[in-house]
Amino acid sequence: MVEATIAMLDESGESALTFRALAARLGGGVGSVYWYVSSKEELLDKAADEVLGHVLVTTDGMVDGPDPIANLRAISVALFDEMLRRQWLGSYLLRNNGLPTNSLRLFDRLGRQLTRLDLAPKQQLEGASTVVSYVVGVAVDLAQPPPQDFLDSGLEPGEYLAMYADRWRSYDPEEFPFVTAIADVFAQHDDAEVFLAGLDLLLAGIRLQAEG
Amino acid sequence: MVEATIAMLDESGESALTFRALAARLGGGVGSVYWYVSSKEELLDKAADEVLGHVLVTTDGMVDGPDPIANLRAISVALFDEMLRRQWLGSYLLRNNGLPTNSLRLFDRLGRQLTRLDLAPKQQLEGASTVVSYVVGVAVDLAQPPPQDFLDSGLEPGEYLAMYADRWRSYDPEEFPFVTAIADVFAQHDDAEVFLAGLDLLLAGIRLQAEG
DNA sequence: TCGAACTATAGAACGTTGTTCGGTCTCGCG
DNA sequence: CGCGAGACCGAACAACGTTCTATAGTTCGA
Repeated sequence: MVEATIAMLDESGESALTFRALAARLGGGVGSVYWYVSSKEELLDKAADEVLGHVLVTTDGMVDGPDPIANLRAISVALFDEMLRRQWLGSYLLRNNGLPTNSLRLFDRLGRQLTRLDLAPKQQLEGASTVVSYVVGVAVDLAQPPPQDFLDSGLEPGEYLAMYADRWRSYDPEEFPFVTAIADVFAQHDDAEVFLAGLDLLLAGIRLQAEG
Repeated sequence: MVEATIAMLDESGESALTFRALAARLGGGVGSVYWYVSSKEELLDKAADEVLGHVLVTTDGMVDGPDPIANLRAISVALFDEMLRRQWLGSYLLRNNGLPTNSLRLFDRLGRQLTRLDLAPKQQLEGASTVVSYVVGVAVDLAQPPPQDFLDSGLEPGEYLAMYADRWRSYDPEEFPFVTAIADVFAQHDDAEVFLAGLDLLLAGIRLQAEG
């Protein structure tokens, strides 16, 4: 059942996961689903935990590299990639609590790298929290459904981005000096690349703190 | 009407804003609301734009300080504070598009500070995007409704945090070395403080990039 | 072998939500 | 006075999560 849940979420997004649709897919009735889970929240719990288990497996070999920050980066990227693949994960992780599930296991794995640096415990907590917040925040942002006018336009993503950049460029430079100035690089930007750049900024800050 | 919408959102959260409740508050019928807005999305658009207008006003004097990064920090904090005050703002900003609204104005104001540093345009875009993602990401995270067992427990926030930390401490140190190790500082952490620490890490990375 | 207890399932029904639709009221102007 | 457009209203609709009741299959001790 968790399997079918994940499949539906992957295929059609979070909004497509209804108890009725899930029951239909499983060839059963709505009530039957409630025999196994007590609410939709619990269903998402199980689905998310399952998926985070995959991340734990793929990041298993990333913890012993010589540079803790490089490891931290690799694990973060793996989590980020999984969240892009499963666009529904982010919104779940946001409302996540912190029970001894795979989510906490992953947090521990990230934070453990920071213990290998010359950082006070408080700085370790702040660093780990910040990295997670950033990764999840960006992933949730990118997981937003594409705007309606993109779907209507029928354009390729690249074309749409160019059109979007044109709009930015057309604004009043007095009112939007920054937006108009970076419209060109915006037209060619890649979301994943921007994420990596930001992550590296953050990690540079942490490294600086550890070395200072 | 936008006024009433914001008031309801502030008072009782996003879930309490229903067309029926809004109509009742305004002393009208459900259908009347649809005369002024065409969907709930548009209602949130207007409410968010209004609130972001306030942020623009309060950050108006933060753009001319000598240190661009300090300005960037001040503006970010102002946005963050407003998002904590209006817990519904974050989830909206996530699905935000980027029309020439106050949201884009604020983005421009943040990015403009980066143009004063020795950064390539691409780096400016990445820096501004990253800061915004981080601020919004953390704010959305903190705006999550408190877990059910906290409400049930009837504990003070501080007591609940301590209980939570105890739970972390009680986990197996072999399996959760990081979580168990930082349980103590976790018990005394302050979310807003952690946010500021992370923001400073990020800004340190940007400053390093500008000076390198 | 029987029947009660329990597991598992199914789908009707409830309450709430955003949204639509047809109707009603109220002006201001010819 | 008449009447058309603007403003407004609430019943009705579809979809959702959830609860409820009914029912088939299974287990198990007397």
